[in-house]
Amino acid sequence: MRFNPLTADAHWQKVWEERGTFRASDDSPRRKAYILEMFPYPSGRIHMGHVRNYTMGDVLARYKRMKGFEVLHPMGWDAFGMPAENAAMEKKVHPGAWTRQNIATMRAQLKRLGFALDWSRELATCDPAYYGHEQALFLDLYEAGLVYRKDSEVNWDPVDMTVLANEQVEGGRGWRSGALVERRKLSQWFLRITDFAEELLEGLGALDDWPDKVRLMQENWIGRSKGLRFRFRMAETLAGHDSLDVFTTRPDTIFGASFAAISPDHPIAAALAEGDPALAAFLAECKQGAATAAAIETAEKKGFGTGIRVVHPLDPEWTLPVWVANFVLMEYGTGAIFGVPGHDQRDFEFGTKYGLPIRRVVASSAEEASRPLAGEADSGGGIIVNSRFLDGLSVEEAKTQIVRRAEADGWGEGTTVWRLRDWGVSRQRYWGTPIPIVHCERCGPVAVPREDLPVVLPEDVDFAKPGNPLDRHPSWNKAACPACGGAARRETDTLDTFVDSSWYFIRFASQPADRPFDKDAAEAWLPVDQYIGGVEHAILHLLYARFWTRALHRIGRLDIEEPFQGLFTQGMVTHETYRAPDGRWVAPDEVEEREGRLVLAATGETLDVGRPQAMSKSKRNGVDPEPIVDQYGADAVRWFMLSDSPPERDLAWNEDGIEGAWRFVQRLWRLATAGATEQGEDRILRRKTHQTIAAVGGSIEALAFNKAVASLYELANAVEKAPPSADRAEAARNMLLLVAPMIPHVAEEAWAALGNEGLIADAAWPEADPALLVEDQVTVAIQVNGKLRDTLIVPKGAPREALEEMALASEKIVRSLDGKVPRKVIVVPDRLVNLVA
RNA sequence: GCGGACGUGGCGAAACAGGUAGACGCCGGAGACUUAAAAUCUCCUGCCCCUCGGGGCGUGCGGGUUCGAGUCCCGCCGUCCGCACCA
Repeated sequence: MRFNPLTADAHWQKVWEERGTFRASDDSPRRKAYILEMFPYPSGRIHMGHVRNYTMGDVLARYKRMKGFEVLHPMGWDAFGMPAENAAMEKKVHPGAWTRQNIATMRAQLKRLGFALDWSRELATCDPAYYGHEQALFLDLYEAGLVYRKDSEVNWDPVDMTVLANEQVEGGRGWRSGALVERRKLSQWFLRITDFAEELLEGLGALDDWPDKVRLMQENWIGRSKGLRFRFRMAETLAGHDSLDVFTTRPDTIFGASFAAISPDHPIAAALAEGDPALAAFLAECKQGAATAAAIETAEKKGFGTGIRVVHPLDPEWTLPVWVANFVLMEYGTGAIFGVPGHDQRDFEFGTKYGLPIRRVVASSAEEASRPLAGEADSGGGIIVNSRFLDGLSVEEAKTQIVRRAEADGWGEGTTVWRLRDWGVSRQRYWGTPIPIVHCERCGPVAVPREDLPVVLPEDVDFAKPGNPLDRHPSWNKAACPACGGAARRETDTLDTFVDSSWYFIRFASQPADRPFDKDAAEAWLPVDQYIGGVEHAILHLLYARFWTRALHRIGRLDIEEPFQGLFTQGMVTHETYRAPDGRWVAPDEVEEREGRLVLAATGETLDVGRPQAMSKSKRNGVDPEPIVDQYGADAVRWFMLSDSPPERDLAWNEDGIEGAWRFVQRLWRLATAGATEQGEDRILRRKTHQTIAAVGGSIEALAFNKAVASLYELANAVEKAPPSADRAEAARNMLLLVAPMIPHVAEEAWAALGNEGLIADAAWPEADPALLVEDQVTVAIQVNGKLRDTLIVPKGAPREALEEMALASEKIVRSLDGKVPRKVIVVPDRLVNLVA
């Protein structure tokens, strides 16, 4: 009899749901485990990446339950965002209706896969019952001074009349409208993440269960630089400025300075431009074009000599010219630098172009000291030369000396600057959490009173015109000032959707109706023990969530500093790509094999097969999981997702693989349900069983699912070969328990068929007998001069002398030695004997 | 440019602490069962040579350490990822 997933899947899913098997209890006495996968954006249908992600989390959640943990494994929807608005514009559906429809579809698809989720805690960020609490938390941070408003430059699409993220600007044009993007100043809300730069950086050190790669990426993103901040005195006072602040990480090269440069956005540049049309034109030129990576890479270094000069801090007779340079960023450091062309490649290019002196002040040897620099800057280490009192010091010593001198003389101080910027959270969008602020002409920005939360999005909005519908809504954007009662304007910007995902894991742990979460209840579950998701969130989401948690900690709302104890970033699901002769992409379901070649089924054209790449709409290489699940059942799909590829690496989807997984599910069913009541002993199989119990448990805990799968195949092969015995029946029974977290439907079905009471989901994970984990016989390799010549099967723990003796007695070894007498014998007990002749 | 990861059969991979390289799966081959097919089962399957007992080569390339290197060290080559004028 075959295992029929069509009936079994539905049956067991219903049983689990009716019994509330996977509902997490807040007041269970058992040890708690919080397993979480990154919640999905409800884009329409689940894709293979979701299936892989949620299967991994599910294995862990089910395994932990069997190990006796009270497991929280929830699911929800990251439901705000632009695609819903794009759908509204294109398909004339309301973003809310579109989103809720997608959620319904995807929820059903997830349930079809039999994930052990606590659906009673499901949430959607677009629900006022969620975002209302988010507004309250935003106001908590606002009152604590962690939220502020400032003018900032944004990418503005003049056709769609909206702000674009950097990722939405392609070649200087808006991705939807194709219009040239402008840089525009808008007043926006910011969260003070830079206040937390130090602790976010230091905190990484304790996250041992995070991938090094992600920690490093965050470290680079936060970007700490230690250096000297100092003031140049200006040779003459200008528009109220009598000094120029600069920052450098190379104060040791201070005697190599040949110019100072300021950002085009620097206030001094603006002041100078008022009386200088040529400079004003230069500044305008710099403002053009969005700050895309590609544009920056190719951008030429350009400068404008202002004619003003600053005095070198260590020599009042020495003055340097001040330039405005397009490569100096106002947002980093002080927006001004001093240029050392000899030891900084960027300054070298600038200095060469504008004929500024290039001085050597660092050399790797005494004779190099007098050699001029040519071709490129020398940014390496060495000893300081041509630098008066610094001569002969190492770079590090010189840095310390100059900082000390600057602080003693009062013209500068050692300081740290960060690459990290404050988090701008204003979005000129409808489908997001309304920012709970009212702007009053008399009182300024005023927080919406708590009793008036949530500030609910209006349903009657119009997407026929570009721009933010909240802005032009006839009534919603008008409000009475909470402070003075006068007429005021409601804030029409909404929050960045990354705010929504910065605390959803807290809300999963505790969801009272009247506040965002209960402190004690949330702390009982948090931090998340294992978080699983794509590496594409390595920086933004994971950094924002860390920040938000620390902010709540700082204001006393939550005694948790790091939200995610363990992090795992899984690889993508990929598929081969197919291209027709005319270059268009062909989807996998249009491909057929004929005479050993892949052709387009409809036309017979031979296809060009490309290497597996991430499934994407543009390359048409996606495979929809739903028909696959309908054909093979949830377990085969789950098993395939766990097999072969290590979870952190990409997994290439292919038809043969799912066929193989299907075969295993059927084979397991046969092995487990046949011959359950045999008599007799099989000590070798019993040993194998216990070794597998240990191996599979260890592999699951290490998230090495591919190794767990391999161990189970070995056991299945051993069971298949073994003659009937009580140990064989016991092996089959244990095999079911071991596969239960991975392929739970067939495990339940077989468990019930064997007459067991209760669910296998509720069964205890088997215990491996330590005595059975060690072999009593071992295979010892016999080498001659390091080359394998024979193997011996000997009792474990055989003495060295005996091994040597047996090795020398071997016929093959005698032949290999060819009469030579070993001059050295290396014996590694239980492993090998190496005869050196 | 800066930072990082990874290179093992036809393919996905394994090898825990330097000790039998290729477990396990996929593809492929041979056979059994069957009127036949599907399904299932058994065996083979790194490359080359071979007198069929075996021999040689082999973990990107070149060196080194060691009785012994996929694993450690030095130098290359290649692929992928992140950041990108960060002073």
